[in-house]
Amino acid sequence: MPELPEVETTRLGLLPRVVGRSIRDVVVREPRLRWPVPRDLATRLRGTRVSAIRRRGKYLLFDCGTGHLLVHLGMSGNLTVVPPDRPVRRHDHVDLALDSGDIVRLNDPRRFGAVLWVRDPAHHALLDGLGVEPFEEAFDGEYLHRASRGRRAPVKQFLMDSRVVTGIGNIYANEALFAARILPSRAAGRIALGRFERLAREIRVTLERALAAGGSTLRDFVGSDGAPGHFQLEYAVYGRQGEPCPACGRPVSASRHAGRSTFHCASCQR
DNA sequence: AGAACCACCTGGCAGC
DNA sequence: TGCTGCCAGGTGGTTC
Repeated sequence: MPELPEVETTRLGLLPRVVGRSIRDVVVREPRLRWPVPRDLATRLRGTRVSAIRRRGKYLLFDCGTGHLLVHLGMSGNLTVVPPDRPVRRHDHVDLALDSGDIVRLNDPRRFGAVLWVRDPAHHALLDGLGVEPFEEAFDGEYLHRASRGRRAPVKQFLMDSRVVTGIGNIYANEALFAARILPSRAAGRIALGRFERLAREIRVTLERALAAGGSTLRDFVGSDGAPGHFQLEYAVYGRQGEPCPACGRPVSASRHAGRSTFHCASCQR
């Protein structure tokens, strides 16, 4: 589910309801997420005030007193703000009860998500190997060009490598490569600077458009207010095999790379 | 160092 | 209708 636009949509929705609030209680119904939810999470969080919610790649960091609550939504996670009387549903694994009465609730059917306590985000194994943010100044065609030299893997895999650039998953890699007219299977190390400059621009444009649409909802993503995104209606190629390419009208091709579905227009992308 | 593959989970859907 | 197999937005770990 969630790539950068979905995680950011979640973050922006949480901000007004959560920042400045104190955590009154924590309920962990199912600790078996990607890693076990720490047993002492409630002890750590109870009584602390959330001073900020930040995003690093696809991770959310709630700044709380002496440390940080780290949340990853995995493939199927949602964080929503619900009223205290909202009935608990299947896969509602973790609740943060706020002093406002609101509950921040994590629902994650596949349990690939994570809820962890992080003392020092600058020196945390999950965070310190991450590459640049797509909206940072350091992210540009020159950066991609430099980072890709010597890489023979397909450029699509290169874009999805979080040590290179964070936040781009399978959907937005496919869409940005179409927008930049680059073949997903092309070896990353064999792409010229000029094409990477266009790609860097198209990545930003694609992510911004998705963010403006509240992200993509294929099955189960909802923002913090429970509303789905609608960027899936604007896909040029993702999931559209056999349908006409929006640029040239020829059918969109489907293939697989590194176990992930890949979509491209054989006529527009080189 | 880089790349290929597996693992972790549930649920929805196509096909029989 | 039910069963089986396959697929899905991620990513750390292992192996070559």
